[in-house]
Amino acid sequence: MNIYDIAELAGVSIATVSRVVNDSPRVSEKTKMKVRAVMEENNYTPNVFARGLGLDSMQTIGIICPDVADMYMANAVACLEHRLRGYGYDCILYCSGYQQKKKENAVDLIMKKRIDALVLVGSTYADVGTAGSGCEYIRKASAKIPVFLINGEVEGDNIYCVYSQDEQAAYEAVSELIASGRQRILFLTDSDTYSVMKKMAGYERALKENGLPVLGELKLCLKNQIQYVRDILLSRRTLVFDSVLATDDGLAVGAVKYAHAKGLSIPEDLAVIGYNNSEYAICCEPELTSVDNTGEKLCSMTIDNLMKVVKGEKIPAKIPVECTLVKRCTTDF
Amino acid sequence: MNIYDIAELAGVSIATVSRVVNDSPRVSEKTKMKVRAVMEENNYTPNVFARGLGLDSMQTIGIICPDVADMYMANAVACLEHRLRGYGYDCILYCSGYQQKKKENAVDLIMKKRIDALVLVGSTYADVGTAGSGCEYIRKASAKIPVFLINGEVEGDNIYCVYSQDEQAAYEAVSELIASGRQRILFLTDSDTYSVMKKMAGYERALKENGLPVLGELKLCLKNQIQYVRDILLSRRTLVFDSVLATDDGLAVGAVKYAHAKGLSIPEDLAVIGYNNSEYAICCEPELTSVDNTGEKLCSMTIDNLMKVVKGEKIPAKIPVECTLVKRCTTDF
DNA sequence: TTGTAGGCGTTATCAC
DNA sequence: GTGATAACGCCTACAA
Repeated sequence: MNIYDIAELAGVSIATVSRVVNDSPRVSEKTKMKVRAVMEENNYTPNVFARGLGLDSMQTIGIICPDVADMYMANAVACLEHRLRGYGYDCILYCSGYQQKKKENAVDLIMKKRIDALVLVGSTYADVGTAGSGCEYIRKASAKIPVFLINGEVEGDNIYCVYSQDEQAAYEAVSELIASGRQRILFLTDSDTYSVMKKMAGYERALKENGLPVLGELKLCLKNQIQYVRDILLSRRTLVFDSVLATDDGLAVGAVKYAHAKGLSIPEDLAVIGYNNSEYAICCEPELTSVDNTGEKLCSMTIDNLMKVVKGEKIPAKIPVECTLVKRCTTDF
Repeated sequence: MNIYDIAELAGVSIATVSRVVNDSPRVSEKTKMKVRAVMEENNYTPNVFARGLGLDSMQTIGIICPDVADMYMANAVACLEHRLRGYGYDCILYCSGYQQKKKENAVDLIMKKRIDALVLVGSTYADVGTAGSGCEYIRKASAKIPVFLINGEVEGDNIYCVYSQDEQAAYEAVSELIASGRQRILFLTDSDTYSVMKKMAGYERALKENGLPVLGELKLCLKNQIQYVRDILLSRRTLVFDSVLATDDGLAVGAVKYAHAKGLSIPEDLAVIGYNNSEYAICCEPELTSVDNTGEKLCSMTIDNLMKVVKGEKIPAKIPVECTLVKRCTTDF
């Protein structure tokens, strides 16, 4: 059932049917009704491929993230998808993994689908951080369509970034730890992405401003797996620390488990701060104090901006968003 | 840059270019090389809309789930997406929510994109369970393209279901509880979907076979939110139970938190079994015994079958998959 | 092995 | 207000 069939059944031309489909004002109410009736009857749906061919758009946005199974990304994708629907857009999802080659491949492949814009979720898509991160593939994509980074930062025309102020958030978290008497604060992470660099910078700034030394032994980069973190901490018998700032809630839970295993009480003997304010934080016993990087806000802002750009409006290329520290039971301030 | 441009630059006809693009054997190696060189030089990419129009396919699969922010679905979507990529397919994601109207709308909208097949994730897409669940919208979709349900079950032509054997899994879990001396087993759930019905049936069968009564007071349906579950259980002061079978790990964690709050020791005073073997299970303290419903297996089987159907092969309409009980620290068997 | 021409189902630009 | 008709870019018989 195509536009010709409808036209014939309704006794009009395909041009008129097309106008009705697109709700053009240049059609009389009478014929509009008539055509609509025929369309209903035959439950006609315009062919999106043909329409795409003509308009060079299928109202589709590409979303790439390293891994949707990750809770943070899953939340982000859920939020993005929901908001895009609100604007009548569909989304194509691509999980790229974290390797440079795979990320490039992902962008390459998704671009072939002639999406209207591209959203990249996560700080793995950033100019700095991980060693040797070329972001040319992102700039290349931005030559064709607008690219939006969530929690990433890449310089370039037609590239727009919304990111949380991780430096400041880490600074404030560590400052509170110090103010409550902590001296040896373990910085626990699982990668060296852009956002981790920012968190570390905030951590160091707080130490320095309070006259505390920045010690290499108090920075640990581990695989993000609860038992693994616990076991590694248990095995580092000479490592002394009275508190932890983790760059992810999963790592923080590992630290909490370590405390349990070692018989330390929380927060008295060990204070722990996580990051992302995920469901881990509430699942954890005791419940985890965690930095909320307002993922939903980042996502909804991004989509709102995306729609503006698609409509030709101008928006700022970089928008930092504040984090908030959600205090629960693993800290005593 | 379209097929005509390439043809002209390479000094051949568009038909030849098309053949090269599709790697047809009916082209000489020489011209193949020549055309490929020109394509590379101009980094030509065939227009997927035009191709879609001709072939009536854009190699795209639709995935609908109620909510990707849910860990179980996020894992499923990650797995589906990954496997689809392996076959060269893209996927469009739609989060439908749990309401009937929204689910119908989701299927309607995604069908307009002329996807090659539809995958529905979650037992909310099932014929039975939730009251008044009409599944006509699913059968309607299956008239046009094959539909694949993961953990759902709907009768109909061109509908294929892969689901975990929840009745059996619940039966076995409860049997083990009983064998280890538990008498009052709380069935904790958050909905009345098809999979919950199956789990409850297994729970009841185990009770009956062991001569224990099926008590309404020992079936609780609560909002799936850890603190909420804990608080409700704390408030039910007259409710006596020595163990819990939860239909989701989140609920189980709530039960564990309840035990902590009440000073009960786990598993001595209270044994707890969760469901899905999610990250909650490992995050929980003590770590949660949980039924693993092998989500990844369901997903990869589904996609493998999907590809077979797309290629015209026959596959069974219903495939049950066994669950396994992962024993950890909240049970003493 | 290669080229020609028609079709896929729209949208848009003209006339009327 | 409505109707022809030419794009849009590709695939694929059918011819050569």
